[in-house]
Amino acid sequence: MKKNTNVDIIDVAIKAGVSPATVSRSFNHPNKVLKSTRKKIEKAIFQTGYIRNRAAQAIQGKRSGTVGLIVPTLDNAIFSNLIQAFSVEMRKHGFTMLVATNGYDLNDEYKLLRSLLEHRVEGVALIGHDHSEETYNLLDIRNVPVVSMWNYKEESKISCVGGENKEAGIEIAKHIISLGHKKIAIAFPNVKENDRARDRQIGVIEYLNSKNICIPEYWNIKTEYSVNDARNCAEELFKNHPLPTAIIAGNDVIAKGIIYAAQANGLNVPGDISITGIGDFSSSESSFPSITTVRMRPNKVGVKAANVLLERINGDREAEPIRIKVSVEVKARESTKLITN
Amino acid sequence: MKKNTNVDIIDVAIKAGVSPATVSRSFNHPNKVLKSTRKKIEKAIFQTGYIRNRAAQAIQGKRSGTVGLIVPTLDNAIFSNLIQAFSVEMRKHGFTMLVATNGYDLNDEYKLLRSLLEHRVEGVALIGHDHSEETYNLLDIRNVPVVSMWNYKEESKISCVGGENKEAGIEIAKHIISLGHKKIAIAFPNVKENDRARDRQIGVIEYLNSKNICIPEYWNIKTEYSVNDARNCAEELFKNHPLPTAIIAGNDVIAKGIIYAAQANGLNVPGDISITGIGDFSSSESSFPSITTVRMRPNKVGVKAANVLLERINGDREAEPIRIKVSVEVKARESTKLITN
DNA sequence: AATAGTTATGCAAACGTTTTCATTTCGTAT
DNA sequence: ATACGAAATGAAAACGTTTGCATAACTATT
Repeated sequence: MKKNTNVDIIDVAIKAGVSPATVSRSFNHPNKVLKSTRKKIEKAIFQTGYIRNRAAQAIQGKRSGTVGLIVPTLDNAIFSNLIQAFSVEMRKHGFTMLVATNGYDLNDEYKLLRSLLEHRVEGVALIGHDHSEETYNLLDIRNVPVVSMWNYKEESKISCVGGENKEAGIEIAKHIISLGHKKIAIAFPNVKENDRARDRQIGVIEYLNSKNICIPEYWNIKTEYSVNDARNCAEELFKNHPLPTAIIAGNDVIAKGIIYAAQANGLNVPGDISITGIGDFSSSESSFPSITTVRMRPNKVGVKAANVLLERINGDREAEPIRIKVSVEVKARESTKLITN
Repeated sequence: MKKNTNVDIIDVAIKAGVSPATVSRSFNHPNKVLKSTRKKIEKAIFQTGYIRNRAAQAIQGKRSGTVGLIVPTLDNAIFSNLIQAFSVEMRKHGFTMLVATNGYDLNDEYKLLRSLLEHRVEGVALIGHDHSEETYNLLDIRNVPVVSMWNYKEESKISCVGGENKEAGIEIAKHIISLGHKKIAIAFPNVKENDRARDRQIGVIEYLNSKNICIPEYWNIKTEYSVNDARNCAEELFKNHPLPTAIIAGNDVIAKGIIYAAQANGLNVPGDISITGIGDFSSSESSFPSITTVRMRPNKVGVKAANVLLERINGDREAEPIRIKVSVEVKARESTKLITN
């Protein structure tokens, strides 16, 4: 078997009886070359086993045919869905995807971004809005087309596609109301420093208020963003105050802690009390009881983000960020139930 | 803000007061350049905001710093784990990963492989052993370092890392025996055309035989590889023959069909009958009852496959395929239980 | 049949590195 | 001090494309 690694565009050109320029054009501007010539070239490509060298193309500084994606981890069903959708959509447009995982480390993310730029990706997709100053700086200086997937943010510096935290709050509140609950507690982390948590909380409270439900102070749990602290805070509530029929937690981790607290206090979830999270972590589906939560629509977000990125790649690089809101969906699971009494 | 895309190695060289050759060497053979010179270069890189151009490096034909991965889909927890492990390990060695999904279409896989080769990946990872003739051919002709992840195959043409189907059969049989079952049926697709199914079946039968358990012909279900056919075949068994206490299915899809059949016939799973699959599809964990199955160890496989690929990339390209067996693990879930009577 | 306009192709100069070979610089043994 | 080998650096020729400009081959118009 002939081992062949080195056939180049010139070999193809000779075989086809044309110049290298024409072969190149038949790839990049097929309409600029005569159909009959194209046929000859295709035949020559087949006969020689030629495979185009994108590196040599990329060196011209125009196109590399790749986009980069930096994601915290792949070990997560939602990221997987998101990436899958994004990847398929990009490929439809002729792009191959370079993927890197940063393990939620922003410093590492910066390094990965540099590495992707070394490969001259034509655009970059990131997750969320938590990025280092260095990262934003680099994106800006090199004027890289970029899109953030996951959550919508009104004042984001870069284009973004995703769900809105306030809407997530509204939706979960709506769900709890639709199950007939009236005695409702909430559990949020410190919303001063965390705009995601704040927006969610605002959504929840505004919706409840609109249904004439108010949260007394002793049903307004303030907790750290950790299973243990949430558990302790909830135990305090169970011991010292009247029992609500539902608790809306600011995220799934807190919900988990509250469920532990409830179970430890002999309460059945959802029999005695319904508990909800927001965000849908991978463990929320398989924990017991599985946690009712609200999540983004990863497929929609992936596809739309790809299109936003393509628009930035092909269009005006100085334009204002494009921001697209994608509605969120409530995932009703075992931790909530209809109120019957 | 100065928008800067065009600083090259020459600008850096000038700023540092050295030649481009030295700058290049400081990247690729840092020990060949004086420490003090390196410092000057690093400073110049920082000041100019230089980002190395891998395309220009790749064009030399030696290194591109990328490897390719083709996977059927990312919408699958096991693939995600596998990819994550593989990716992290490759990155440790300075590689960035190009990922493409083929949606289980072998033709598409070939196209994706071509596309990856256009980007001059230094190696390629694939899933399993089902690849088109064209794919194998191309890999061979271009002499691409390649590794197949997922399952071990004695006579594979390419290097592979993964679990062994016979062992999977043995392990699930062992599990069923350990639960005390004696009246055991099996359900496999046509094993003539499918060596994976055949190996699994051999593992099951040999192990059962070694425990002095034989499968009468009416407990040896032959089914298509589909939920519906499995269901029909199982119903036939339930109606016309004595009931076993356990059924070992050749894969999770068949197991699913059998569970439906059991439920339709008023049998409780696992109360009246235990049912197992092999392979762990994404739905097997969340179906009701969740299916006991046997699966590969994706993290182990990913890491080992990365190392095999690195060995091929850095080592002898004419060497025989490297084949590594990774043990499989039984995932005990709700569809099986200890026999009590 | 001559001319202008269009379309298809070829020529050759980039693109930004890496690497071989040659040269210079340095340290060390005499 | 001198000579020698080793280490560090530089000069220049690749690597395989793409593309602006020039030319050649057609088409359509008169």
